[in-house]
Amino acid sequence: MELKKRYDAKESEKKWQAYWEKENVYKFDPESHEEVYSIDTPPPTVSGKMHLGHTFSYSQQDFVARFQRMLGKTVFYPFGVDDNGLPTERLIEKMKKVKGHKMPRNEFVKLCYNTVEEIRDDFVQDWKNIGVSADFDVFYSTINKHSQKISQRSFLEIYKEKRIYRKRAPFIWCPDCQTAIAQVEMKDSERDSKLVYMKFDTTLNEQITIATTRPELLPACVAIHIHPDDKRFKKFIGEKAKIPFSERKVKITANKDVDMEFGSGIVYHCTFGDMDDVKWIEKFDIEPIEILNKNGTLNEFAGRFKGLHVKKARPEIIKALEEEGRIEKIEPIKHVVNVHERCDTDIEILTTDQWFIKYLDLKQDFVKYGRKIKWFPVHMRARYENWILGLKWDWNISRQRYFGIPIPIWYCKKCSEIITADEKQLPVDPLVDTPKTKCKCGSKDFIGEKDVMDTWATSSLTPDIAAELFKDKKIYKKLLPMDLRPQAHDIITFWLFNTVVKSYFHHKDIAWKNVMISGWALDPHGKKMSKSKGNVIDPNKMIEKYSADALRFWAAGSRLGDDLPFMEKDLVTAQKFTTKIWNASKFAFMHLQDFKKEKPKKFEIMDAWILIKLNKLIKESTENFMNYEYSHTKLETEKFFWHSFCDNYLEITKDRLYNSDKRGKDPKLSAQYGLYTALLDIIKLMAPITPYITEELYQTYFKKYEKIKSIHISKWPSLDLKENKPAKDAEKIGDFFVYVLQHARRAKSEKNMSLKDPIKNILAKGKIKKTDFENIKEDLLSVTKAEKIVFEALKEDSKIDYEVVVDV
RNA sequence: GGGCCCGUGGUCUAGCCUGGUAUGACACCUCCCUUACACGGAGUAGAUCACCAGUUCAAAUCUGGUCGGGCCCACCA
Repeated sequence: MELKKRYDAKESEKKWQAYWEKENVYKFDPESHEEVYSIDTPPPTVSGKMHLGHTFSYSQQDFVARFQRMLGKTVFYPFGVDDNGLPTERLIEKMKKVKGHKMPRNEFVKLCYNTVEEIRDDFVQDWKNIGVSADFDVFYSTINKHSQKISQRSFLEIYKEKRIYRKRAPFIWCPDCQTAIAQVEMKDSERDSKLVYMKFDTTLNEQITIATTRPELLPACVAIHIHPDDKRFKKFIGEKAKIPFSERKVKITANKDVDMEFGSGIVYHCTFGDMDDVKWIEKFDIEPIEILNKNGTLNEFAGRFKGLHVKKARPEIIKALEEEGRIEKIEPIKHVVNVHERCDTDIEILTTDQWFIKYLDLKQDFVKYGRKIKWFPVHMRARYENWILGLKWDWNISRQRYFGIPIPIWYCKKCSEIITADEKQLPVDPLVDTPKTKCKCGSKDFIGEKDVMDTWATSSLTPDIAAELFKDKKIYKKLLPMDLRPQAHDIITFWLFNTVVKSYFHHKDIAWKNVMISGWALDPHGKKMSKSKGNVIDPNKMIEKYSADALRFWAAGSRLGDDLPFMEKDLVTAQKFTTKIWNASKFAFMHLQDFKKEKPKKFEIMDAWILIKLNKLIKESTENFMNYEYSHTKLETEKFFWHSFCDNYLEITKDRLYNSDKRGKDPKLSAQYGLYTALLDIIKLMAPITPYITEELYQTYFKKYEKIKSIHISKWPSLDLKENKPAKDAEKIGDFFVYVLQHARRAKSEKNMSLKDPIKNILAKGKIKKTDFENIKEDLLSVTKAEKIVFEALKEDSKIDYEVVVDV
């Protein structure tokens, strides 16, 4: 029952983590009759180790989960890992030093499966270490059979609604990963480049100059565009231009999309340099030239440049143009290009067969759904809507990769008919399995679809994947729509939006009632953390050096949605907090050894005072937590604990606790009651933030009275002050007390005296009754060490509330 | 170019919705080893709340604008 001199976080955190697991403290009970609070936990991408951004946002969501649990709700808090698709392939390739496309497909896929299994436990352990209170037995992986089945079923359902189509079309392509990617998977990257001014011959016997950053696409030039209002070049419209190094001539057309200010003011239209080129193909009904191979090399349309990678072809073509005297000038420029966010490779546009979900016509519905969800913080919804309104392409869900969930489709060898898998045979691998029926044409020969689905096509189903771990429909219904989707703001456009889309198709309902969006952990200068900048902080090292509680305490320091710079000194502050609460508890437990949780007949004023302040804190904290404002709870509880409770209240009660022979049993009991209640409630308020030390303190002393096996399933504090009957005006009287105490301390400090030194006299004036003063006089004398206190009551209409003169 | 967020003592931050000159931490300075804690305590100093204008008796707080920083999206062929 006694606490050790110092708190040992390392030992304690290990101990309670094991205890929670053994005692099933966070186990989801599907049979419970309590209200359910279901959480759509983000499955972290399996990528080796947890990073500080994870620590930050998972801590924040865990605050909420723990709070809801303490409200008495049955919390559904599953845990999954996202180990599906391209990011996993990249990880395995790096770990095992292999290349997916250089191995037999099934061997690579097997290697991925095995490796993912192998590293999973270690990976998940990081989340356990920071105290995430998920039920780790309610577990899924986005590549396991369960997820495959649901993901393929989703594909088939949407296919049946005629919202999935296959089309050969120009689309965003990553030549390094050799797969199509989605609009959302691109990011910007600034590159040094050259703006090359090339001279073309025309049918007007006059040359025109075209500026481009992509001269290597010259052989795929299909038209020249000039703004119809451009006086300089208007005369060329309707004429033709000759493509250098070939006999081909292309039309010069009028196009209002042309920016007359840029470059030479004339655009050469290649297939395909960017998405405008795709648009113009349709607009002007032009036949494209597909010049690129899937690996980014030029094909036979490039003539003498055939076989060169675009990067190599660029200088070669410039050189050749120079030799023909066709270069007017070359300007070095910086410009922004789209790259694949997974590998930083410049994207290309290639014409390939792809599967799409048709949803552009549903934009308004998605906006509507977004408005049915409660957003915390509310401004994050604007990002969601902004993204939807900017969408230009249907959702490309096929990837030309290996380790992913197969598209459950076959093609008839004879008549090319598309055969879908039967729901009963899911999950299915069309490269191994065959359809259950024969084709309409009678053929039994099929070719399985090689493409796999985009990872987001599966991770957008996490509410279903998690809920369907329970086969019972009744339970399933209790869980959906979920109460909460917690996540960081960077994937609003990916994961959040895609989940809304899937929920729209499958449930015609929102996926969750609330979303909470976390910010990012930044470096001390407010910059993003990234490996290339070398400013990455390893959370495990910080846990080792401080504690998981300290990291969580830090994570509770920013408002939901705000980014937070990481400064190690904040962990020092956090550690100070744990030390302080440890020491305060040491004091409290010492004086509570003979306490029987009895209420005193009458509360001393200062005990009533702390309870009233505590009650205000609890009310405020509960309200804030309801609105996901955990940072307020943390801030206010910390202040209350440190200043009201430790600096003042503990000092004030000492005389009654230590000297009960002199002061009497009841005044001591009153102090004990205040001490017990305030400390227990403080650790309960902090339990969601710092689960380990609060559990240690609870288990050491409070458990034997409270009878609940863990603080984390104990009831969130609520104080009934009426029942406790504090004296009228106790708050006002107590505030006066503290004011006098402050003055006494100040006077001593100014005279360089020790706080234990006695002082001669205090003259205290205040707007309280003489009889009330008599009730606090003894406490006040003992805590100030004053020999005498003279009190004068101030009139109610007096301009000042208090006045104190200290005579040392 | 479009959308959103932010701008408070040296640093980080509370307060802003629901107007009455400001919270706490770190750092600094002075003092105090007092029976929970020196991994502590007491105290001093330090902010015209980015700028301008408006509303108001009164603005960090509301309205409009300016400047600066950040994020997301679009985009230069």
